[in-house]
Amino acid sequence: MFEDTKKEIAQRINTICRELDLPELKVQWAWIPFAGQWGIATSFFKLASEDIKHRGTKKPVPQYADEIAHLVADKLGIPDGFDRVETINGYLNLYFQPGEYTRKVLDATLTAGAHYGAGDPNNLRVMVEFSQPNTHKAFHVGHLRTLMLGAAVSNILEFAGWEVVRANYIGDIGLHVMKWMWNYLTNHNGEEPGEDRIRWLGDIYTEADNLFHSDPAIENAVRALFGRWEKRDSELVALWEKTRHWSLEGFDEIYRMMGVKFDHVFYESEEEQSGKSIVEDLIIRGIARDDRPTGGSVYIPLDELAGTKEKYRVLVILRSDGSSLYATKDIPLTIKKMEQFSLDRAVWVVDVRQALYLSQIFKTIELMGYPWANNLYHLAYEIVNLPGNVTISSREGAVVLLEDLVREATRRARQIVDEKNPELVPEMKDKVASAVALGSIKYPMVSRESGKVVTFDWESALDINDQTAPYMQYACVRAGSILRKAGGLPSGETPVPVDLHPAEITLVDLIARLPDEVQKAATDYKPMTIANLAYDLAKAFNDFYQNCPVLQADELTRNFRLKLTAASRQAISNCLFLLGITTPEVM
RNA sequence: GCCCCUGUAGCUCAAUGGACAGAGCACCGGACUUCUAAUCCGAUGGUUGUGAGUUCGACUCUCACCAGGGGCACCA
Repeated sequence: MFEDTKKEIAQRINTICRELDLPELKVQWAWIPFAGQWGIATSFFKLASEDIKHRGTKKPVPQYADEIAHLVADKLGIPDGFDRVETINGYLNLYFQPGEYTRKVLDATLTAGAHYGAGDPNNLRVMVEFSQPNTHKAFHVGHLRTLMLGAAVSNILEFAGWEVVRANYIGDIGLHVMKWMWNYLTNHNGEEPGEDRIRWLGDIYTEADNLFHSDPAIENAVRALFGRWEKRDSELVALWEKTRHWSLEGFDEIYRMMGVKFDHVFYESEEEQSGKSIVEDLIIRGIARDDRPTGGSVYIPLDELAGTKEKYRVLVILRSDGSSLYATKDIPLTIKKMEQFSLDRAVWVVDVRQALYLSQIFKTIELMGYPWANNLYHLAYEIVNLPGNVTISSREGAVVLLEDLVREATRRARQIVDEKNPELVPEMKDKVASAVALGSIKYPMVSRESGKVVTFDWESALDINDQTAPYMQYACVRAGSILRKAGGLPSGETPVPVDLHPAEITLVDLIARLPDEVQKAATDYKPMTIANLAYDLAKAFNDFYQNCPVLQADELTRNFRLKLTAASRQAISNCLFLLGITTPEVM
């Protein structure tokens, strides 16, 4: 908000600098950090420091910066829409006219509604690839972070103005699938999944993996099965199709439960063929080395080609027996994504342990000469551990299934709803419990720096107090309750009272920040920015709720506060929406 | 050995290179005859891992070191 104003004043400041024979200043606007004040600020330290160097004078920078600030302020006067201008410690602070500023912020919010904070379309298309589960395995809390982070980043980019393609890449083939199918044929033949299909599939996998490592004969049997697969043994392919389908149905249920949708789904099994032909191409072009004649693999000596040392290492793109690897498929898939979808950018929301691997893929793309190689970005996140730094592993079976977590969280949330709001009808109670449970599960995934490990424990996952999604949902519910009782918003112009409560001032300030924060979150791929704002808004609203009666206030105050209440709820729920969290009507 | 990430209050975490480093939990003390107390208010709590450097200014950037985690040719 106020981009035009900022730009205009920045230009005027530059004109003034030129008149004063000072260097050009690249004006960086910041919000005035003092509580209870609205305005924009910039400092003159950089300018002062440059000019001192340029003139060779000896003067303390802070003092000179302050002098310049004064000179500029004198010439600038008080621009339209501002109340006063002050200079202090090298800063130039411009304070908005409270009434006009408040009206502008509230009108912008209420007019745009669910769209408030959104940026203009930038005519650029980005694909966000996330989730990437393997079929025939459990879907556990470790998979939650990429899911919620990817969903949130997608929402934010879209809101910021990008055209977003949400993509999933499902690992429906590979050694893990062969292990599973071997175990099924050997120990579970003919069995069908019951209600709990993901658990059932996961259990068979864990068992298969244990057997695989316990006996070389079993390992050989699994490899033999892989051989049959490579020859497209029709019986095996039929089993694969059937069991794969079970997994995919289970995933669909989970995505529906979590409220996540994809625009496009890639399957690993569909990328094998193009992968093998690109390997041949890379060999011919001298990028890949073919050691198969001497019993080796096909690989790309990345460090050698890039002129680096122990940085990109070596990327194997085809096994010595000619079978494909993850990289075999990822290279053509990347090209397909960028070209078929006409992408301007592609983002991989993938666990940090694959950082080297993805940098190898990106480097390979660059070496292949694709001009868009710089537009590939790995959004790396740290994993979700169990207490005591225990890594969640579907091989070892030390997992907490996502379904179990959601079920338990919903059960507990339902208990609290019963206690807090016993008169609600049961369906409504279920609805509230679901929104609260999902919110409290999702929020920790998007509210911290992606580079930090999340430790999962039941207690904190199901804790719904304070800095959590329910806190913010509750603020929305309280706001909704006031608006319901008021029977709607006042129509037409609403004058802004002269004396505003500090809580009101803070609220308006925070609401006004949403558009900027959306852009920042999109640029940095950081949903945390929005999570922080949502929390600050909810906190400010609860403060307002406590201190500023709405319904009982005199008419002028009441009308203004009703609008402020509506705008607050809108801003919070827009933030929550971006994070993939829904807002219930009651709690 | 090489590379990456993390290190901020007792714990979990914030802080576009800028004005006094902020929240929550925990602990202590308060507030429901009021628009929903899933809330609010108050108090306590810091040599931002260590040492240098860059800068007018460093939690933020650079380098070294310490501690923890991760990665490094036929897994995904």
